[in-house]
Formats: sequence, C-alpha cells, structure tokens
Amino acid sequence: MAPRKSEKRAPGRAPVPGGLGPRYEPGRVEAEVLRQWAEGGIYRRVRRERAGGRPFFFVDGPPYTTGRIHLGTAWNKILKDSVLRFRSMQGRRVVERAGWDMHGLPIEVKVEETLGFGSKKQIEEYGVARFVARCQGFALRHRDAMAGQFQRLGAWLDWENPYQTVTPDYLEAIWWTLAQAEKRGLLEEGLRVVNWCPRCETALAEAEVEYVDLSDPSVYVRFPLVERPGVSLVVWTTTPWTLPSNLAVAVHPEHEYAEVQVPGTGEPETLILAGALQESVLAKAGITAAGAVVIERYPGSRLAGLRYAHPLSGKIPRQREFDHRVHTAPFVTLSEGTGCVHIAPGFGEEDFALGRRVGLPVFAPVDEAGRFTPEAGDYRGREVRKANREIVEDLRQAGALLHSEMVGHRYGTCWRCKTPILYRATRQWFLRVSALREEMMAAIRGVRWVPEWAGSERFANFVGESRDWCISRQRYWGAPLPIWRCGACGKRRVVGGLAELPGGRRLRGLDLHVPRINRVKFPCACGSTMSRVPDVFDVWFDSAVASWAALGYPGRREDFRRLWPADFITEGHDQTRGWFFSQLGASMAAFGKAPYRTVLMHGFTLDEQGRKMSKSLGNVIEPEEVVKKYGADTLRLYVLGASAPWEDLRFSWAEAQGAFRTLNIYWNVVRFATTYMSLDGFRPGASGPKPRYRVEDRWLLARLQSLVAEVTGALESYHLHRAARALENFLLEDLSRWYIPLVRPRTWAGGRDPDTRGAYETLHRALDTLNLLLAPLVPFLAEQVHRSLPGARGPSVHLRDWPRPEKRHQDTELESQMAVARQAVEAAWKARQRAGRKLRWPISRVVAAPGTPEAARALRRLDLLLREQTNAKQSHILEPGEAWTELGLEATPDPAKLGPLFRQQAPEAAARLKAMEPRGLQKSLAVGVSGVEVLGKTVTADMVSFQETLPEGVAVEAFPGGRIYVDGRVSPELEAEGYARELIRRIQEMRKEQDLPLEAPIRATLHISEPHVLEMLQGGPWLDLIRRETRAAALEFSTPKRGFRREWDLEEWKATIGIELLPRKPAPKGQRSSRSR
RNA sequence: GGGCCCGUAGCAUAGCCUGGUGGUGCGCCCGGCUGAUAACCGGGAGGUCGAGAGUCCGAAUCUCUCCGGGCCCA
Repeated sequence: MAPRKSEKRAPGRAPVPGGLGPRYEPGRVEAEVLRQWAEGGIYRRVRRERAGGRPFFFVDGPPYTTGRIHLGTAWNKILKDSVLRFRSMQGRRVVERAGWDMHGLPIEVKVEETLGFGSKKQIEEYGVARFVARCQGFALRHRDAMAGQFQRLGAWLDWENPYQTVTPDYLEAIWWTLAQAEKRGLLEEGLRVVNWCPRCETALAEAEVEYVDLSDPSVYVRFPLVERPGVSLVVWTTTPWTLPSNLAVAVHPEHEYAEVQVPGTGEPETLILAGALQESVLAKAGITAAGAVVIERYPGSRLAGLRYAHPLSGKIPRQREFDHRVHTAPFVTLSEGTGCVHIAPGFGEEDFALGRRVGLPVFAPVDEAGRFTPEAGDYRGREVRKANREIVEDLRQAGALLHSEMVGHRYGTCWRCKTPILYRATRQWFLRVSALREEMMAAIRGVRWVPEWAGSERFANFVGESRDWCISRQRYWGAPLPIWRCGACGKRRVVGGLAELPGGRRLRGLDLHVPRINRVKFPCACGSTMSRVPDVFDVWFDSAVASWAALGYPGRREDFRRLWPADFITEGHDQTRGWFFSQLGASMAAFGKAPYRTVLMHGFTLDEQGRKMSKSLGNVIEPEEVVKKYGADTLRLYVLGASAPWEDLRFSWAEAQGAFRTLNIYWNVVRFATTYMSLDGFRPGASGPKPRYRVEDRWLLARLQSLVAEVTGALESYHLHRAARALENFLLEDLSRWYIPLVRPRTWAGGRDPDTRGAYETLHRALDTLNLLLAPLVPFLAEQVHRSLPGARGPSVHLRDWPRPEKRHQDTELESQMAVARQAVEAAWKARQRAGRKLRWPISRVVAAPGTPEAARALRRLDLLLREQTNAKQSHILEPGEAWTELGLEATPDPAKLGPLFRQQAPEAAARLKAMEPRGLQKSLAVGVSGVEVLGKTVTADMVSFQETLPEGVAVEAFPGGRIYVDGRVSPELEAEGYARELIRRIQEMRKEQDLPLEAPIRATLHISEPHVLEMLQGGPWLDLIRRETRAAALEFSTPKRGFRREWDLEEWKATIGIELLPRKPAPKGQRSSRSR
C-alpha cells in the first residue's frame, strides 16, 4: 500500500507492518481486495480447493438484462453470495453459474422505442433479422453493465461462464423440455381466451399483465325476451365493446331472481335481475323502490333456455344468425352487476368455457391489433376500446340502455407498453399445468421453504389455483418454438434437439433464432412439407429450465445425474408466481419432480415509509450510492441484518450508517490488537514464556464458542439476519465495549510478559474466529483483516474452514457470571456518577451486596475485575442477603398507628422511638418478638418502619444481581492520584493530537495553578507514575515556553502543559512503561 | 373481491410462536470515559404497541372485525 500524505504527516498513526491503516476507508479496502482476488485467481482457487467436497448446487435466478441493478437485485445477490461463501467454508463443493434472462418482450419494446416503432408491421418492414440482432445487442450490453455492478458487491458467481438463455445449448434445453412435455401429452394447441396486447400483437402470460386503475364505462343493458314482449333481462358489463360479440346470458341456478315492473318510457316494462341486486341497480337507473313492483321471485334455474334478442343485431348482420339463450352457471356472483352475466365466448375465459359446455360458436370479430373485423358490421375497423362510446350510444338509440356511468376499476395492462389488454380467443400453445396440479402439490410438500409459510400457504395456494400455461408468443425476440407442422395433413412434430432435426447438423453452432430457424423445413410422412410454427416461447419458459440447462443438460448428463435438483435457490416473493412456479411446472413436465430442495423467499426493498421505490415517487435508492458512500461490505451487513430475509426491507440511510459504524469499530478493534502485537513481535502459538490466561480470557473464549454455534445455526437455517445481529452484538458488546478495555493495560507490559501473551493469544484467537464468521457477510473487510492478523493462514479467508465450537473452551456458567459482574460494574459507574466521582479518580472501595448465591459466586470469582473496573482500591463482597454493617438505619414511627395507643403522648413516644438505637430497636420489633415498652405501653412492629441510610460520601445502585455501594470518600493519597491521572490524561491527549509515535520519549513541562495540587503531586510516587505513563523522560515544573502547549481547565485548578519530542533512542523490547496491575 | 405477509417512540427495529413491569439503535439535551475508536458509557426527554371488540385474574403477544402498507391472484 503506497503511503499517503496523511501518513507522512502522522508517523504515530502510520500502519504498522502488516497492520491496518489508521482509518477504515471501504473504497480503498474493497478496490485493493478486488484487485488481489483477481490477481490471485482466488475465486477459482476456492472452487478448486473444494472440488472434493459434498456438492452444494445453487441456481441463480437469472436477472433480466435490461437496465441497471437496483437495491432489490443487490440484496438478492448479497443473500446468495453470503450463503454460498458460508457453504464453501463448510467444505461444500459449491456448484453455481451466474445466469442471464435475455429474451422477451421487454427488450423488444425497448428496442422498438429506440427505433420509434409502434407496431409489428414496422418491425417486419425494418427486417426481422436486423431487429433480432439489435435485441441481442441490447441484452449483451446490459448483461455486461450489470455483471460489473454485481461483482462490485462482492458476489462470487461464475461471471466468466454464465448461463445465458440465448445460447444454442440453452435453446436446445428449452426444446428438449418441450419435447418431454409433448411425450407426456402435456402440450396442447387450442383456441383459448388469453391476455392479448393489441399494441404488441401477442398473447401475454398472467405474469406479464399489470393491473392498474382505469376508468371505464359501466353499462346496464336490456336484453328483451323473444317470447315475452315488454320483458327484458338486465345485463351489466364494463367492456361495452364485447357486447357486439354477445352470444348468451348466464345466471346462477340457485340464486333468487326477481321480475320487477317499472315505469317504462311509454308503457310499463318488466325487468329481470337478481333479487339481491335489484334495488341498487334500479336506483342507479333513477327508479325508486316505490316505483318498482316486484311481480315474482324465483331461482335462476327457471330462466334457463329463455331466448332473447341481441340489441345491436341491427348494426351487426352476423348477430341475426345466432340463437341467444339464457344458461345457468355456478360462476355467477352477486357481488356486483345484475346477476345476469353477458357471455361473449371469444372474449372471456369463463365465457369461453361456458360456450364450450353448451356448444356455442366462438364469435370473435376482432383482429390482432384490437380492431373490429368486417364481421362486426358497422363497427368494422374501429379500435375496440375507442368504439365503447359509439356502442353505448347505439344501445341508447335502440332503447336498450338502462343506465350508463363511468367507474374506476382494476384492469390488466401490458407490463411493458402499458396498453390495456384484451381477453381474446386465439389459437395458442399450452402446457397443461392444470393436469399436473396434484403432482405439483405433492412435490412442493417435499421442498424446504424458508419461511415455512412461503410454501405451505402462499405457494401452495397459488399452485392450487394454477391454470394452463400459455407458452406461445407471436413475437420475434425469443426462443423459437420447436414445433413443425405439415401444411397438408396438419401432423405436428416437436423437436427435442438439433440432432432430431433433419439437416440439424448443419445448424450446429449457429444462431437458432428467428428468422433463420424459420427456413428449416422438412418433408412430412404424407409427402408434403413441415414448416415451423412461427411463434416464440413465453420468456418465462426460458428461465423455467435453468436448473438443468445451467448444467448443460441434455447435452451433458453427468452433472445433472449427480447434482440435480438444486440444493438452494432464493428469490423475492414476486417470484411465487414467477420463477418458483415456472420452474416447478417445467420440471414436473420433464422429470415429474421439483427442481429445488430449499427455497428461501426474500422480501422487497421499500423506502423508509414502507412505500415501493419508484422513479415517479423519486424515492429510489441506487445500490451504487450506498457503495460509494459506505462500501459494499456496509451495504451487505445492512441488508442482511436489517430485517428477516422474507420481510420487506425499508431502506434507511441512518441504519446503513449504523452498519458502517459497526464495521468501523471492527476495523479499530483489529487495529488496536495488531498494533500492539506487531510492536511486540507477537506470533500466535510461538515459543517463549507460557501465556498466562485470566478469567476474562477464558470468558471471551467461552462467549466465542456460543457465538460460533449461534451463527452457524442461523446461517444453516437461512436466518441470515440472526447471524448478522449475533455478530454485531458480540463485536460491539463483548469485544469492543468490554473485553478490549479489560485487556488494554495488559498490552503495555511487553511481548515477553506471560500476562500480555495471554491477552494476545486470546485476542488473536477471538479475532481470527470472529473474522471467519464475518467472512460470508462482509467478504472484503474480512479478507483485509485476515491478511493483517499475525500468522495469517493462507492467501484468503475464503479458503479457510468454517469454525466449530470447541468443547474445551465452552463455559456457559462463566458467561452468565460475567454478565452479572458487568451489570455490577455498570451499576457502580452509575453510583459513582451520582456520588460525583468520575471514573478517573480512584475510590477507596466498593461493596457488593449480592441478592442470590449465584450472584455472590459470580462476584467473588470476578472480584479483581470488579475492583479494577470500578477503579477502587478495595472491594468487599457480602454474603447473599447480608446487610452491610456500615449502613445506617433510621426508625420512622407511624403517627397514624401511635395516635390511637398514646393519645396526646404520641409525639413524645415517637421522639423516644427515634432516639433509640435503631438496630437494637429493629431486633426487638422483629417477627415473633412481643414488642418494646415505651411510656408503659407496647409498641409493635407495624408501628415503626426502618430505612437504610448511607454513610456520607457513599452511593448505592441496584443491579439485577443485587446492589453495589461505592465509597467515594477521599483521602489525600487518592486525591493526589486523581491529580496525577488528570495530568496523564491531558498529556496523552496532547501526544495523540500531535500523532507522536507510541514509544517516543518526550519532555513535559507543567505549570500548575494551585500550589497545594503541586505539593501533593510531589509528595508520593506520582511524578514517577506520570513519567512512566506518558514516556516523559524529562518532567519539569515551570511555565512551558517551547514545543506544543495547551492550557487545561481541570475544574478547581488549571494546568498549562507543554510537550516536545526528545531525540529517539531505540528502546529495548519489554522496557515499555507499564500501567499493568 | 380473495390469499399470504407486515404495522411497536420522529425514524428503523427486538419482543408475538409458548400471555405476566415494552427493550435496543439513530436523532435531541446534560454529564462522563478514552494513546483502537469519526467510537463508547451514564442520565434525561420521547409510546393510545395501527383502531375496535372478545377470551383471560392479566393481552404488544391469543381470537374476531376494521384501517393502512407490500407481494400475489381475480
């Protein structure tokens, strides 16, 4: 690492060899680590060195190659990477490839936008080959940009050899899968109602439909009965443009319908509609309850078979040919409308199914672009939605319109171009997923879902309602359907690979996209020619085959046989209907088995208010912003720890900053340790004086074992947030706030001191293990720390083995005892504060009154620690329940109780009681003793209460294990030490400000404002203490004139201090001053 | 309209499964510690635990209804 300006200026803060720089600068650390990973080929090496392990097969849900990565995709890859790094360290052979989803309508639409196209016709004119080439170029460009962003996050996937849905081998895997479905009879061509985008002129999958709020006409229409003049069915729809295609009306067989006589335009008319809806519908039409007379009520089944006249037959000649009747259907609901449902078999799924059942034709006079065909009579050539107004007007003219209004409702739009979709009957290819429903339900019960309800509730619910999957699209940039059909006999053939294609060999290695593949034709058995069905696949089918396509199957079979199904996948909860489902459907069709063993469903990233991040709201956080400000490790730690993976994550800058602080503390802890280890030439486990371990060392190692167990368990159960939080807690609470202050004095004794070595060995082991546990979560920083710790094992932390808890260090009793001691110390700190003695000033003693035998044992064991941490010269642990003898006791007689007994003598009695020796009085009034005679009467226990009183200068504080007393009374000696400590502290502060090297000797010149302070300092060992602690080889009392000077206001006195560096003499090892106890 | 999940201080969260005095972090004010620390410690202010009802001696926790948010379905 090249020296920086600040380091030249600051020799004292320069990095020691092998240590960390003075500051945690994530940008530098991460750039350096990325460089070293690349140079050392570390990623490849990790995979290679685990090649003999038990496989862990992971399939990357392929991101779609358009645009940039966002916070959600960053979180997704971070989760994946952390899991994979963890499994690799556990010894698993991680098998993975990054994946890219590169086909589909989204890219086509983007390319159309750049070319300024608005219809398929323009693409045809431009040239399909050119268009497809542009789509491919678009996908490749975005693939590369996104790969760079993912790698910056530290995501270790095989970026050089990703699976891509556009390569010939991948396309063959898609073909093979469809051929399997055909063999199992699961491929079906059929006329069905599908979601249709009139702009893109293609079918859309459910997953491609985005529901938005739209305003549409809501019309109530009379359908006059043929056999009963003056009687009409009332039908409701929000798509008037489908009325020209109406062929029937559906009613519920059991619900009640009513015939209502209302005042008509000329003479009274009779309307038929559901009884439950009658009032509200008629009210809309301006007919009051008073004006409406219910003539008859009967179940809907009575209406079956009735004939009605189509109200627009005058405009649509074809309509006169149909026989319009009422049918019963259980899907009719009374939640809205009229209970009489308009049926157009060409334009609704249920309509279509009903039409099938009762033998209606499909009358669908609308073309691919959403315009009425000549069959629609007067409406020919109109765009359907634009014809709504005209149709409503025509209904009015025909006297069929009962009521019309505009309503807001959720309506499907194309996910890419936002055009409202049509439901339209077309010939499409289907994977008959509905036939697999039971198998699928059984298969997902064998999958481990995290959280459990993601599978048992959410996914099961979705699978249970799954319908056939329309896999064909009438577009260009997609995997071509491998279906060839004979133009003469209609026979079809589904090709499972190039080898099955006559002349397929010549295509090997060539691009198989349209339009080239369309030129492949071959003879049919009937003597005619088979040519390819021109459709392409739904892009969701591409990624559905990823788990085997990524293994090269069916081209290569060995890996598949050994590895499949995937051990682990994880994606966001939107993929319930997406990739979790599409993979399952394709896999059940091809193999009859679920393609994954464990699925972690993760959440979405939202803004701080819980709103979805969107450009229009202006609340989008780019992962790169966070990386730039705090580094990838911070982003990783933040997203992993902020919430459970399956919950939505509200991004908060303040919280991200919190993650950064945690890592900054980690940096500083490591820097502290390595600085002193390096000064003392410490190597872990080296020969030399035997390390002496203290109880806090054994405690830290015990805590470490619990931490290893906790983190391992959390990661194995995919509760990554629990791992992150446990690690943060250990790092902050146990290490930084407790253990480091405890051992700090021991680092000053020199490297040959057994006590120092005990601290170093402990600290080293703790940091080394902690770093292993952190490595999957913050791979960059962990790598840097790995290299900075003395005795680094191997070139990368990611090559190391995951730690296991070590039995010999486990000690849960000590862990809880330390917790008690720490609470006692912290209580003492509070008490000191109340007594007005800052921690720097020594006190004569602390007295602990444990409440339980366990607390007493804990405090006895950790007595030394208690004394040192409270800066007390002595400590005293009482027996459990024992009262401290130096406490005072005060008796308070209760006037309300004394009054009735003593009458006017009560004040006198009270005074006498107060004058008695309180401890003796308390004993005399104890339970089971008769009482005390006062003024000839017997005073009993209930008449007097007792309060503990503290001696002057003593403060008390309770903690969960009891109470602790702090004796803050000062002796001249304690006071003198306090003055010395104040001076030491200021001189150290000044050394630090000047960035003096730790061991450099100085001359210190002091001027003390109060003569008595100076006198006290000179009266003991205090000047030597100051010299030792501040490395002041020369210490003088005069007014400082040279060097660095500062004035200090120490409350009741002032000091002016000057320091200057003395010429450096190399100090022999182990001769450092000591603050050790 | 339906399914699943979420709602706790200004903000972010723990606690909910298995009912018993609501914790923590950020921010604010005061004090303290520190030759690892831009860190930390102590004190203070800040809560209708989304709302309502029910069960219970007792509900943030269990049940129901409603409201708001997210994802999905229609």
